[in-house]
Amino acid sequence: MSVQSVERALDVLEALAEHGGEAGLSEIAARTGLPYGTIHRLLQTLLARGYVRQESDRRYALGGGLVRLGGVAEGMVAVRAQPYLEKMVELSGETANLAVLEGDFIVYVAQASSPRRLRMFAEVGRRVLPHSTAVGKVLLAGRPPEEAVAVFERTGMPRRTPNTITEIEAMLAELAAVRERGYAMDLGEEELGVHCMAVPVRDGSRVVAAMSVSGPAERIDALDRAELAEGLGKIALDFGREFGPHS
Amino acid sequence: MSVQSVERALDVLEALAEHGGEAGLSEIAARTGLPYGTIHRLLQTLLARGYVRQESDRRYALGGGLVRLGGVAEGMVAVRAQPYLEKMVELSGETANLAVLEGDFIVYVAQASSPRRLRMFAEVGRRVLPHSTAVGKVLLAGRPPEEAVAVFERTGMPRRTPNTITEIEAMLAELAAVRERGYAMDLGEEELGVHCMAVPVRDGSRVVAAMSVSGPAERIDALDRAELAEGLGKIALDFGREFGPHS
DNA sequence: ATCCAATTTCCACATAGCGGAAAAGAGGTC
DNA sequence: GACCTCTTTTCCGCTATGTGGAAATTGGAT
Repeated sequence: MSVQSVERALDVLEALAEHGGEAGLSEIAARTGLPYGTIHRLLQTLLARGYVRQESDRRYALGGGLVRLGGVAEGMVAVRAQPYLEKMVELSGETANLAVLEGDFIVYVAQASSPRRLRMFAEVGRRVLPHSTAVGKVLLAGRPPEEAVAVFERTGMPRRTPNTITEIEAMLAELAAVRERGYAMDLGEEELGVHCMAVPVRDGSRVVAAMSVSGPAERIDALDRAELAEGLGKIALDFGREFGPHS
Repeated sequence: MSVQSVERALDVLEALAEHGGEAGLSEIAARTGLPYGTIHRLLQTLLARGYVRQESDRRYALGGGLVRLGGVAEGMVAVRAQPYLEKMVELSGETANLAVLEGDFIVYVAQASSPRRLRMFAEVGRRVLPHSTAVGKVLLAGRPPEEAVAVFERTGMPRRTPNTITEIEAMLAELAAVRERGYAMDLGEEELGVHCMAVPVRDGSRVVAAMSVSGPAERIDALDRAELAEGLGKIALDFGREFGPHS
């Protein structure tokens, strides 16, 4: 039914990714539970094809080949997301975005625009830090806290507006709250006057992307938050099902 | 030495990517030369893990899993590139960038800034169309012409400045010239007054990324073009060797 | 309704991949 | 600088695993 060695190669790549893109053979072994010989053989194969790199200290890291495949795949995903984003626009009247975590940045991958006169400017391709956006909070809430901390330590949490959360402690509490209630808000934390609600896109239980609607503070605040969250959550859930291990 | 089924799974993914991210079983068979049964089994495995998606018309497409891996890998690559970009800055005195092709867009992945007062603004994460940039020309010159044409047909070739090349014919000639001489120029085609030289980063013979230096027209034009191209080419070559099937 | 091309399933066979264990190599320590 | 330890790499006989030709099925056209 399924090819064992391919599955294991994927396990290895995922283990590497979860380790921050770089790990030694034994760290991979610990994570995957596979025998050393097997992992080594798989890594040699991936190495020869440029999907993995070996550092001078013999550790392994994800390689350039994945960047190409990832790029093409991203285009695919953006196209698929369009109808769902449009549903969100219909539901909320505001501009909807799809974003993913790329390294330590949030990247906006696709967008559907609000029909209103005053609306968000197109930001597909824009790359922002996670701490000041709703999509960023959703994406990091979906990862183990220590990983989120690592991201914030690397990026810092620069103050973008008076509302920006700049303390790690406060942010961890915020992420816990997001996990709890299933959506995140950005109340002018990236840009004053711009509010935003984001919900997770899941592949199975893992959070792989985030979708959001954003617009002028007054309009967003006027919406029933719980109702909107439920509506958006449902759309994101459907979109998520298009991916993952689908029936 | 190398795991056959993993290699073949990679062949399948690459075939899919080269087909624009979407293809039927038989198209993949034609490209890879593998028997139908084998391809189907590999695809099922990738499908179950979310690295490939199946459309309603039973065609296969690259899936969301690759976006995540690609994102992490991109971070890795950016870090690795830094010293090489700095060498380029040292050589030219101008800001250096690393860019890759992502779908139909050029994405700037990493940058080292010129020490000069007048210099290019940071553009990591920026996404631009290929036809009006030196990096874009280098990346598309590295692909078969029909693929380049497909990209231009999808994106159009909007005029950014009076210097922008907007005709397919002219662009194909330009790409041929780039292939010939090994570097590309942008003479104010994206932004008036900004000139730029780009060279390919190769993994083996395949062009996987592009590196460039850019700055004010007068300063760039004052440099010895052949000499600069040789210097940049050498640095990009070294960087390329850090990837690919390395010794 | 019928055909044709494409995809999916099946199964006996052979071999490609497995994994335990031994060898080689890198660092660290005294 | 030699010794020890931890990690990575290589080796090899066994068999579970993946192979691929060919038959069955699907579904889109005519």
